[in-house]
Amino acid sequence: MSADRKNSEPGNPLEDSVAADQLRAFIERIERMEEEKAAVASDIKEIYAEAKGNGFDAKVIRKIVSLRKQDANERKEAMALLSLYAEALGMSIFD
Amino acid sequence: MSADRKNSEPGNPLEDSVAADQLRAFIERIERMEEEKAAVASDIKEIYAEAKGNGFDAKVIRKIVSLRKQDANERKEAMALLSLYAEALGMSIFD
Amino acid sequence: MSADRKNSEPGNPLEDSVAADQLRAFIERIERMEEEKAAVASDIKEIYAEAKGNGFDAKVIRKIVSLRKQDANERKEAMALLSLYAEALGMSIFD
Amino acid sequence: MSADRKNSEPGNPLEDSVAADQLRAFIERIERMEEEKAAVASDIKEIYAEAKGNGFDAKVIRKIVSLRKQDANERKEAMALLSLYAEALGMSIFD
DNA sequence: CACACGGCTTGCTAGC
DNA sequence: GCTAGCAAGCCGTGTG
Repeated sequence: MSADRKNSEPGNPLEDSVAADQLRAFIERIERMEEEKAAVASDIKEIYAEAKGNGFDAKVIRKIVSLRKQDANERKEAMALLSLYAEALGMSIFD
Repeated sequence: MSADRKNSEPGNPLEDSVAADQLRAFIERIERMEEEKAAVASDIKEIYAEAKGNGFDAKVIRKIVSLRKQDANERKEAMALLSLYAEALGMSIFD
Repeated sequence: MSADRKNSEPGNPLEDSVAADQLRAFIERIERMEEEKAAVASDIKEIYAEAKGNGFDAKVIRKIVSLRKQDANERKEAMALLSLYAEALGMSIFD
Repeated sequence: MSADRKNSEPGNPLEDSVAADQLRAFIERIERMEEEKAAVASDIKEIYAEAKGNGFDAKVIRKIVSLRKQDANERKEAMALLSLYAEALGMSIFD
């Protein structure tokens, strides 16, 4: 088979129509998925809007979601490390 | 009905458990959608990887997709406007 | 006076060379400032690199800087609000 | 000298006050530079505002600046490569 | 005046 | 290890 297409002819990766068709196919698949992604993103926005319409603060919800997303262990490690540095500074990252 | 929850008691939007349940529901819905979104994003990455495995340059495909994403009309308008400015400058945005 | 240039001739904001010169001047000023900004950004990167070379973890320093940047009061407020929500959920943002 | 501080005592990069002072110094230097950066960014915004006040469209100026920012050579290379792909597709990235 | 939108900035991840 | 691309959060703006 054509092996590494890029090396068959320097600077001419698309010498045959097969490659062109293939490329087109890739692009179309990608574009379809990106539409899906955009749709989902839009759904998420709607949920935030709905929450807001029910008296919740979108910013806070966002924060909660983001906190929950972080792996608990990682977060603890990070915190521990930060504390070390902070203590060392006699600092008061937190006041 | 409870109208604007935020105004019923300043700084206490969660005085009843109903609100808590509602909030929890919102968060769960969001988290579900975000999982979906991540899944789709991951699929897209796979397609790029596959394309690369077929000898295509992911960066270029990315560029093509992005160019195609811009609505043609919008792009033309923008171009027309830009040209006006550029000409006026005797400029050479493009050299 | 020239009032709102945009309305004097629809779609032709650059009918005279004065405007062109003005535009060019704006662009050059912006570009000069952006160079400065890039230079400063680069300096910052260097400092992080230097810190790293002295055994510090750039990520942690970044975090500290960012924490310190937030106004202390604001941070406390945010925390208080978050706690409210979290408690209301009987949640466990932190486990 | 202390070589790689991180390895001298696992998880304790700040065992001595020297390190703490050093860290503090790094942080202060960074914070000073970030102030500068913010100042410059603010200046840039002002210029855009001024341009707008003179009848120019900030969005367009932004676009021009951004176009000019791309190194001409890079842009040409990218274009050449893109054209290759585009032609191969009988495509019209640009219609 | 609130809300939605877009741009900017930042932090993260993956690829070279 | 570094840079570039990606995603998230923040903020200012335009609009109803």
